[in-house]
Amino acid sequence: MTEPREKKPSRIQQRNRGKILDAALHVFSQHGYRGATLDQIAEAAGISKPNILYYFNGKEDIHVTLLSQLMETWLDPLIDMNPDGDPLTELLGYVQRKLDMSRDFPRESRLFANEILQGAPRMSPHLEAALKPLFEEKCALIQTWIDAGQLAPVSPAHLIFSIWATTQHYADFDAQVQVLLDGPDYKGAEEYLVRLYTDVLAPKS
Amino acid sequence: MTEPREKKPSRIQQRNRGKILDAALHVFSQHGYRGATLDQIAEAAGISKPNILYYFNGKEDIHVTLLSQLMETWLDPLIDMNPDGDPLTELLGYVQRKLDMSRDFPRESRLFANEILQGAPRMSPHLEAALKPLFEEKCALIQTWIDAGQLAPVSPAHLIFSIWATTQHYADFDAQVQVLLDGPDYKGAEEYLVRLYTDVLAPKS
DNA sequence: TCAGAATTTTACCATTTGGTAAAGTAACCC
DNA sequence: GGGTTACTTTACCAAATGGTAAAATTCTGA
Repeated sequence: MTEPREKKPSRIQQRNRGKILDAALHVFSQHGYRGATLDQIAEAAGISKPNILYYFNGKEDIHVTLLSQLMETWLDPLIDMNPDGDPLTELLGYVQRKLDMSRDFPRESRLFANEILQGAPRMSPHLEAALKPLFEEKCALIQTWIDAGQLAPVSPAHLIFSIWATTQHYADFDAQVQVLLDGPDYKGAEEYLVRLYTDVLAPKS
Repeated sequence: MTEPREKKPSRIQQRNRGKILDAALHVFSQHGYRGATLDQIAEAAGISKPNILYYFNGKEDIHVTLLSQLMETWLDPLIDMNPDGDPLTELLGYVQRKLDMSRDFPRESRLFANEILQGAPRMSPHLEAALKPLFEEKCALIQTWIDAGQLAPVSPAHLIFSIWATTQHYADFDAQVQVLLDGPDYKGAEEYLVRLYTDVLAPKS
């Protein structure tokens, strides 16, 4: 066994693996998988390259570990959408949580965006296995709300896409937003998005 | 002068530069700047690597050329928004043109997304010089429409962001959309987005 | 305290990558 | 046709990159 993490990870293991993953998140989210180098990650983590390879089986192993961890964080806000709550409140809450994540975890958002942009080569299994069932479940839920007349009739799938797009935009396209607004404006974004989704979702007459 | 394109480009020049740029668009849009290699571009173009370096000064030169060309294409739909037209019609037309571009030029969209995602290192001058003035002009235009009571009062800047985000999503996150919808659905996207922006922009009472 | 396990460092290596020099081939113009 | 210019190929190279072997060091529990 050259694998040090078969059994219980020691204190040192946890600390160093954590440092490496944090550094890798930083580098991968900025340059994408192929653009990131182990040397960059090593320097950002303050750990030598061979030492990094003591904790992970290789570059890809680090990336995959990161993506797996990310998937959970990523799905949480959607999972939290409560079937028994008020539909409009639940959807606006989801928008709010996604926007908060863009503000608080922009690196995670960009890591994800990078992976999807490049065709999700290391993530499509996860998308199929974890995201898709949840997506379909929530689409069905939204459809029942629509059928019950509690929401205006719009395509649940495209509604979710637009929520993802509009909220993640502030993390993924931050460089552009910075240039155009001379700084971030999450307050303005929140106000606008609440308005946008309230208007389209409120049932008409 | 080792630069062959100082004067009028010959037929061969135009053809080969075109082939190289097309191949480079393909590769850069898929892997990002640092993830793309000259060998990949050479193979995709059907031109040997040294020959590519006869036409361009280096990898960065190709990338910059591509981004400059792209900027024009990219701004066109926004430029076409007519101050003298009907506000809602103009904005919905803009949404439509952007969505068409996502469908017809997904590689261009992803090239742009890659560059912004990585902090726009080679593009922020262009953003400042070309995009920002246009953005501010159109924000002002939308504001006059709002002030005239022809549109509901929403932040013009965030409105434009959301139009970008929702339309480009279908090109940039295509891999995800494919998984979740089992194929593209530009028809559904169009219908949804028209609805979304009609509802938020129509002046109330 | 001390043997064995866990961790870290040093010294490498093979491949890939952006790029160049120079010789060869094709095109053009008189 | 021949000289000049434009283009293409061949043969390289230095640096960067992912990864390894093995020695050296630090930790840990009996």
